[in-house]
Amino acid sequence: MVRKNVSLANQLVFEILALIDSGEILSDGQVLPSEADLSQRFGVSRATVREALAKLELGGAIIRRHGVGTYVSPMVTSHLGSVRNWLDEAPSFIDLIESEGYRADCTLVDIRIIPAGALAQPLDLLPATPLVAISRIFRATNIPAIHSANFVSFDLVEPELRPALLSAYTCSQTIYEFLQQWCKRKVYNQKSEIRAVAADDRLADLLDSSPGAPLLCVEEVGYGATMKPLFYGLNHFRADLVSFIEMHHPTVWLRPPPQAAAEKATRPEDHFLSR
Amino acid sequence: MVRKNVSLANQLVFEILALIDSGEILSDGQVLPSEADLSQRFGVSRATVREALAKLELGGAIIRRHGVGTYVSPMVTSHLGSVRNWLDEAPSFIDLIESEGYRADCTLVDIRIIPAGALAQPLDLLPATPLVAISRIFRATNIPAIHSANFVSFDLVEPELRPALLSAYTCSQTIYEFLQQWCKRKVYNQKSEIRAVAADDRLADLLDSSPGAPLLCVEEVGYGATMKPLFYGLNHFRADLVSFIEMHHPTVWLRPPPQAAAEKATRPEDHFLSR
DNA sequence: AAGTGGTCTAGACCACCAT
DNA sequence: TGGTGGTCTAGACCACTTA
Repeated sequence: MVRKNVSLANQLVFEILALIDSGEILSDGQVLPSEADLSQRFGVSRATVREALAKLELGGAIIRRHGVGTYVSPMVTSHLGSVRNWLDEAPSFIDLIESEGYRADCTLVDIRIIPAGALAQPLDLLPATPLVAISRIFRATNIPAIHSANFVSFDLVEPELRPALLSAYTCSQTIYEFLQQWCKRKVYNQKSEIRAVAADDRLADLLDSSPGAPLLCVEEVGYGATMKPLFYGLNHFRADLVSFIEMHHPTVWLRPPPQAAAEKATRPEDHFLSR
Repeated sequence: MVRKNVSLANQLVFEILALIDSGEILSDGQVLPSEADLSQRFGVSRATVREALAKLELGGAIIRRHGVGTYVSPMVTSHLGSVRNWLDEAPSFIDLIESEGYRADCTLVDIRIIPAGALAQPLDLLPATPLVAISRIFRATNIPAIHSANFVSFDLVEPELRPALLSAYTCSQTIYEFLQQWCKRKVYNQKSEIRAVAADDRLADLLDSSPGAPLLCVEEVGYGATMKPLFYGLNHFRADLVSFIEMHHPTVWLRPPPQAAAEKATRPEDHFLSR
């Protein structure tokens, strides 16, 4: 096997995926060749084969049974695009939409500088810290499917790039690409919390939906090299268009017992947060 | 290290978790000892240490940085219970609720035999096949938090156990334990789809909520040794109490373009499905 | 009994990051 | 330059399933 800056195991992952895709490997039943067989066939050690198979199993593409063999997952053949996206490190919404056969596009709703306000806490900043706030809509074949609001401390933007930010921003890049280009930072770790919420008037309008309609809400915080928060994201997905798939169990997280609702007030970030 | 039927790597996982919990290991900064250090300290090879660290990283407990070191995840110390649950193979709703400090209990709403109907498709059965249908409510300190409906082909139940099923069923066991006890089957693989839905009248009543209130809905299909479906589960979580956490990105799944809604009809499974 | 995946080792070298 | 995690190997033995 040839080495080209990507690990042998990862090359194997996509080669096996291609074999599944083409159907070549499945002639005898639905079973993949044994690990010993694969290691010989590709000229790598069995440990490397096992690492590749572990990734494919995590992605839901295959199933391994001790003492029996390795199977192709029954639901994977029709959704190889999703598996490939899972194996990607940071797929974009555009990729996700297109991998399901839709035509994808993104429009910028708003970008501006606002004070951190209530976002100071998750971002570990002071409330007066200026944030870059970006609001975008992603459409699947003209149907608005996702609203994405992202917040990054303006102080993180490279000083010489700051003047150009609001005018030169291009909305098709992911938040990871944004942080790379404008802040020279990399996201090392991310926490995503998935909730169900009811659409408010603003979100209903943006997503061409009805107020009160159920939405999937994903709240993200990305952490950088020193484990300090780099960005805060609040994404809403139209429930009739989007769902999430897990091949294993997700972590269920119970909130603390209900408390008195926080007092309502008009804050700059509400324009983006829409809760 | 002593071997007691659980792998060295898994023992290491929980020993490291205990070290994090006790704070012993974090004296110098927030960094875990190096892999070489850990392998020497516990008397195992570095490969085994790496396997344990990989699991901890997947569970969101630690963060590894190439060339730098291994850190304890910033959000993990306050939620070690959730991490331990994630590392479990099949945690029960009871465990999940209790790990967050609530008092958990389960009540049986209904158990009966119904024809498969619309569930014939996901379960790969004929519509007339009899199913065991189980409807349960899980409460967190008396607040109804989860409604769980599970469906298993009655033919899977061991013939000699069938007469006793409806009367001897105990509702506190997980669907995995149910399949083990009554069907002698093991779930090898599971697909979970996460959606947002609005509560209908029935679910609102069961969950002490309002019709139209957003709910997290998790639809599961568990597969057995031969990759045939063993059970179908439809779980609804009150959105104000439950959310899911991912330490990496979930797989986003777009539905096919909207189609005409299926015609409404009164079917036996609707009593359980409530959609 | 044969074949599969699961666990574990000891050692090597590479890539990355801080100093 | 030294230490860290990332990759990879060759080989051993164990545990499980099926025939």
